[in-house]
Amino acid sequence: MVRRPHQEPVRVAGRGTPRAINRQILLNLVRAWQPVSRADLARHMGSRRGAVSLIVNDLIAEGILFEGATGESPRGRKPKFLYIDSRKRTVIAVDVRPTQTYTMVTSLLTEPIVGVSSFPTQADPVRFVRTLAARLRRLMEDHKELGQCEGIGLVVPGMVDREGASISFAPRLGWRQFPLRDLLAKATGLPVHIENSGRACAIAQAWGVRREAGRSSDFVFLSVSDGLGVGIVVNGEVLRGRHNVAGEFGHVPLAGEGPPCACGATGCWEAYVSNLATLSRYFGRNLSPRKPIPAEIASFSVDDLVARARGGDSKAVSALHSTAHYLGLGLASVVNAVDPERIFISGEIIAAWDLIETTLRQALATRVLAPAASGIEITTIPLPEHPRLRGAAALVTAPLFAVPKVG
Amino acid sequence: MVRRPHQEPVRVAGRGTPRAINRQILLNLVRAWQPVSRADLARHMGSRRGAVSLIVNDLIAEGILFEGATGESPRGRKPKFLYIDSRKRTVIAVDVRPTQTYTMVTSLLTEPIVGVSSFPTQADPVRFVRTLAARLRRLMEDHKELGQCEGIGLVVPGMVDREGASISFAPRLGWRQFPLRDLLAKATGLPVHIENSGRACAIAQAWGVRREAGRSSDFVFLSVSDGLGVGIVVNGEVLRGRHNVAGEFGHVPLAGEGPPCACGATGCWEAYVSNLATLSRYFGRNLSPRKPIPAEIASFSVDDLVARARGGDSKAVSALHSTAHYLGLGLASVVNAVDPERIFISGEIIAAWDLIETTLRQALATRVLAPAASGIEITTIPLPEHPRLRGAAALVTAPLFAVPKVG
DNA sequence: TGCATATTGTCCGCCGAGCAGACAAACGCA
DNA sequence: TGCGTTTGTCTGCTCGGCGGACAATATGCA
Repeated sequence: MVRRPHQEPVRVAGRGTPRAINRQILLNLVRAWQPVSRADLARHMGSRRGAVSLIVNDLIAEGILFEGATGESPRGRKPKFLYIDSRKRTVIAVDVRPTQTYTMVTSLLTEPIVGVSSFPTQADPVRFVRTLAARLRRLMEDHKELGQCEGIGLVVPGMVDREGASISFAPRLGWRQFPLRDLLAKATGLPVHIENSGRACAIAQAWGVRREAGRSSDFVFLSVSDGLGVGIVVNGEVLRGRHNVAGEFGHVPLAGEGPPCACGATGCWEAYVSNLATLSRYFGRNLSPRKPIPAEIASFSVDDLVARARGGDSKAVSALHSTAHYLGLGLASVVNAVDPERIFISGEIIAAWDLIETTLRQALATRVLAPAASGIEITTIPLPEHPRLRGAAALVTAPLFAVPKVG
Repeated sequence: MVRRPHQEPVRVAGRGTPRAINRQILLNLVRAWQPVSRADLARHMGSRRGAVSLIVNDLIAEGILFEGATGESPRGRKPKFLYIDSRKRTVIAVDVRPTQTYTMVTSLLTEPIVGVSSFPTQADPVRFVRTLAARLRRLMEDHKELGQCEGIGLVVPGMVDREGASISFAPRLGWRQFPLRDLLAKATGLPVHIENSGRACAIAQAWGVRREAGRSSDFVFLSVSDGLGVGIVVNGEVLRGRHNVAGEFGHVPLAGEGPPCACGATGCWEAYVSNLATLSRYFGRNLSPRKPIPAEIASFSVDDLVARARGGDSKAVSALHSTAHYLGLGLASVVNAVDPERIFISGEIIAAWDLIETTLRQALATRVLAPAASGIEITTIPLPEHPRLRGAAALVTAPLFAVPKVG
């Protein structure tokens, strides 16, 4: 007879489980449909108005929801509208990139409150944490009126361990095995969530879908900038894998030989489609992320390249098309692997989407297996929406809305 | 105001939800730990013996569990052991392969009851269904003593649509858009579940894990035979994707050019590692699955090849090593994509596992990104366990044990 | 043999929470 | 003003887990 059979990893349903589940479902419905009345919620949930009222009034008492103005109704009593109470509850979002680090303060719904500011990313991670913590403390001092900060979400271009405690390897930052979470949490006194940037973008996209009936639960998020971030959502959950490196297609070889990559290998997808690779093709020089970049190129951005392409510079157009071609080839592997419903793409190069979409789709079609998949829906996320910073914010907010797991 | 807001895709928790959840959890625990007492179950679930007793007694009344002999206990009252009642409840498993179709009758726990029998697979799917249905009806007639049949699980080497209603494309069978499920269901009067063979193997493996604490919830199942079946489990669920073709790595190109594949393309992974490809290398001839196979080769199997390799035939050894090499290369793509905890492999070639493991792992290590992943655990499933037929049976049984989804 | 202890399975009262329906409040419209 | 409609609340009911008591059963020891 087994007296103490391991621990109990099994999560059974208790007396309060229905309430816990419905409370989170209700929160998500308010988020998706606000402003919304209790009666509407009851209809959405296929539940009784009485049951909804009890939960709603609890949430109002806790300061999570609040009752706004009474709304309009064609006839009958007017409903009292409900909203997520995102006053006094904020989130700090941090986007660490090779040269600059960006910060933003958002509401609980990842809407910007305090705009983006930035500072140079230091190469030494310990010094970086000191600088970042000092800046965040000052940010909180300067905006005391914003109230309680729920936590810090931080995204990095690299691999994060499964516990979300430390950065295991960030090639373009040169950081290895660095316990960022606990250091930053101690320095700021706030809970910290860290994640790979591509995956965070995917989380934000999966979480942030507004009032969509058939929530897109299988998609791929591609973030093209200094590097290549890929996030994959399957069955409504991000792909993580055993070591939290699943879906890291950025360093999958696109061809046997190819340009050198920051990770040390050659021919990685990232090495073909990063901003540096695109510029490298335009300037006809073999720029490597591992070597210093000439000043005249460092001051030239993909935005400038797109401007020149629109101005008729045929070399610029061809550099963009070349990148689009490789984006399509790499995407084909992803599409074949996970068969997503749609693809989201963000990055500087998206400014030239009308120029490159056809090329990208052609390359995609040559390698995709299921013929139906070549016409897959591709949605671009414009840079002003700051997808990575929204992703960082979502790291903090998404767990607050997560429905508890059972089984 | 929205009167009828779409349908209600949201599954809220009701009064009976805790019971429904705990009932399924309990069923899974009995399956994993039987024989097991009520008190043990209560400990596993972190719940009260009273609550467990109520559920158990319900299940006994429904004939799903039964009370066996009283067990032993160091001291105190002796427990009454519980079992899944798999008497009188059977499942029919069908494995359709290019040349032969295999059938088996199993218990609710996918244990064989009536051994494997087979008949030639007809090329015309309509005639095939007629033949299969007739054989299954006779099977049920001959074994009336087995009681109620819960359903038919059928696996095919090809793509099945997301609803599980029809075969969208099975290259090696030459079937397209064939509504197999409803035809077979009407012809036999039983519920029918169909699925791709690799994915079904993965489902069986995810479902069948016995009394494992940290149930392997991220793994890859590789079935190497006439073709290549791949099934991927992520977060405890099989990867399906939008069109139910996710994880079909069999037809991902391993190299630009390569041997012809049944799917029409060239250089597919499957074309490098199928049994025919292995034999093709041994005989030094370009055998294609699209052309008739010479009689002297058709009568020669991979089992024979393995026997010759063990007998010292160096050409046989080299053919096996070559296949192992390509298996490793293709597996690297899968490992990079989904970062599994472990890999399961089945197929005729597994009989030579001691000869080929090193070669396979070396090839895997050359292309895998995370260094930790190259030492990934690989488990072989011997052919006598009939992994595909167990997969087919699991298609019927797994839903009976599935914990209801909420959210 | 008699008593303490340990373990299993059952039973009873309690309470949290969803379900059903009634009802007042609020509003438009004729 | 009266009627119909919609919203939000309230009250009783039932389901089902929680906590603890209790009988049944077995062992060990005085």
